[in-house]
Amino acid sequence: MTMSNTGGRRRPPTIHDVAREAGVSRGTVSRVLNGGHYVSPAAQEAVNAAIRKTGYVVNRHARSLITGRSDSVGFLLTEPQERFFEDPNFNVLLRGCTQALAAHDIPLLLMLAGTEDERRRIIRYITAGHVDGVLLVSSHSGDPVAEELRAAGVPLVACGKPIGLGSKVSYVAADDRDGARDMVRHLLASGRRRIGVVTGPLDTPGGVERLAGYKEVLAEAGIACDERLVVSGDYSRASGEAGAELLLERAPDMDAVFVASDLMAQGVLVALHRAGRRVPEDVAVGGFDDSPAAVAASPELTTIRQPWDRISAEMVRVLLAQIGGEDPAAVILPTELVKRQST
Amino acid sequence: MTMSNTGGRRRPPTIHDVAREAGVSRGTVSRVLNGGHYVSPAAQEAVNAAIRKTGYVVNRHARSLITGRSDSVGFLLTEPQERFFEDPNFNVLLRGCTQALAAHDIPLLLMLAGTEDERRRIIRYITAGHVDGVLLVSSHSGDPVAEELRAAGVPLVACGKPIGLGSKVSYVAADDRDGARDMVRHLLASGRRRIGVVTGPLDTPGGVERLAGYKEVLAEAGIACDERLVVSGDYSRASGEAGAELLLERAPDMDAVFVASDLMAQGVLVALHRAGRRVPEDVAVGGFDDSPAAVAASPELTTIRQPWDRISAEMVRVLLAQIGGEDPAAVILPTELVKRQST
DNA sequence: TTCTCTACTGTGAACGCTCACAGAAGCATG
DNA sequence: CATGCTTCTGTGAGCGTTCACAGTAGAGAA
Repeated sequence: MTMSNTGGRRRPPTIHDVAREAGVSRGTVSRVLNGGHYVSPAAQEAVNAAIRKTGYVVNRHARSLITGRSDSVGFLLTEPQERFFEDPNFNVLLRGCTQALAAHDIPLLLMLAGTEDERRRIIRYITAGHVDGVLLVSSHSGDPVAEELRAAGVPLVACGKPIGLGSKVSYVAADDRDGARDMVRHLLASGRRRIGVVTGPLDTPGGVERLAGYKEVLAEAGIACDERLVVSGDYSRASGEAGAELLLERAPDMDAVFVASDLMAQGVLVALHRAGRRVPEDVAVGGFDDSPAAVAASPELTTIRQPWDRISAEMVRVLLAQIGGEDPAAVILPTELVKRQST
Repeated sequence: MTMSNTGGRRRPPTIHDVAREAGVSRGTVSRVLNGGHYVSPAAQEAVNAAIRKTGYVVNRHARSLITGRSDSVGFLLTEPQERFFEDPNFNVLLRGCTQALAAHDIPLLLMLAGTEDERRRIIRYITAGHVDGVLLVSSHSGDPVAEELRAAGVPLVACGKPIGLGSKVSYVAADDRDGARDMVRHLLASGRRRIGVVTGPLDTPGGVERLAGYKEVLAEAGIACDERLVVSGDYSRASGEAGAELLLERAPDMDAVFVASDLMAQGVLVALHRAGRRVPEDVAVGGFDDSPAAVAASPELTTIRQPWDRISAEMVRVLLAQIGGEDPAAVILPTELVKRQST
């Protein structure tokens, strides 16, 4: 392990230096660097030894200049970032993507498009080819960014189904509808019949799908959907609290609530407590996400776990496939019911 | 605004295309791109028009190849990432840095060095010159990464003072000691005399400094430091709970606790509640961080706000200055006491 | 005039890499 | 023996930019 670059910033070794050291040509070194096809075992080994000896690291700029690839991908966050950065799921997602990419030696560029200006700048940056593909995270759909990038032919994978783009753009999502079904079935199984719901924003796939699952199971069970039992929130704790108050007012006989996020469920617990209802004795509460909020709540929340680790891994897999030339794909991953104290 | 690149992935325009369009040479276009010195107003304008017309965006790889700069910086996270990603402060930091860099049109590369392997790979990546500088976030000090990067001559700014590296490496930190002083003075001012402390890990600057501030103020007030009133935690909620139990056992007459993080303070509240102590009547509790946990707690926590938005902005400023050739610098930013219900 | 200085412009040569191509072996097939 | 095929290797060209240098033109001074 002789790092010949001892002290004093010297010019880093190039492919020439390695070639000379190994007694071969640039071409052979390049071939070793790119998979080692059509290289004799002897040359292969000589080159590897020379790389170790010189401490050579490929200059990605030079490589990118000729290949046209950048060997990096963007992680793009659109719309109000506060929400994302407070969302524990988002953190798992970001970490998971970074690690999955690191396994392929691909750096992740974090991009925040909060304002319209930033949005334009970033679109420009991306379409100029500075990244090979984009992992897109935007809660609200109808996001113009997805469409712009798709139109520009940039490989793209969204987290959650982007409403309105059909199958033109890849996405990876948890099976929100099925998760909602599981939860509502679970509530029915424990004998509840007056089940309320606090939905997420209805312009998000999660909001729509989870409500759909709720309605399906009620229909399946032959229970008419009572619109007084349906209120909408915005995933915030406060909106959960307000939602529960509204539900209690409109349907005091409610014996369970399915809440579309754990954070909102925390708010629901507060409102129920204030109204003197015991959880789960009087009213059962089911959350969604299995976030830290679920175990921080008292009683601890029964909730639906979304497979965020798998989601990030799949997003990266699908994106790399697409960069490699494959067609867009949609991946739906199963959720899991986590039973705790609130039901 | 005629984007001539309508439909079908065509070769993006180069500096040549712009030059031809503007009727000038490559050199002139390049000069316009890099500040516009020694360019006639007429040429300046012709080039700008040509850039707009062609939709030209500079190829950063080609530029980097010759300048040796990469015009990007790394945001490096070492050690267990779970902690960081759950830490709301960290999120603010990451967001702030990304935005501050975006203002300079510099992308941020997120790098996670969890395992030893990752650490080596990332060091290699960085020292190969793939980023111009590094924003380092590592809680525990004695982190070998900082020293390695410093030795390799990589511009570096740490978040929080890296113990053991003296003034060799730049850092930006909140004035932990002064924040602790403020809090303890505040507790004294409300008449408390038996003030306990739950410190952070004592191999972190935050842990050490906040304890030092506590001791200073007690000494200043002529109160002997009672070692039974000092326990250490690891910034987790559980360790706060355990810490408070230990304090109550060793010093039942304690009338206040200064806790080195809000999360630990939440644990302290739980333990005090269980022991039947009222907050703040029997025991006052002061936290640190002003994280969301502070307002989520009941009673809401009096705490010390760290200026995370300024910290990120300063980290970026110092790093860019250092990349520009300036010497390392240390920046200490003031904290602020936020009074709520727990004191 | 002649010279110098400043403001501006164009050109060749890199930067470090990959790609296409040409060629040299080695071996089997006609 | 020629011909083909496969495996391996070296070489020139070029990716899109900046940089250093060599100019050119015009203004002012000697």
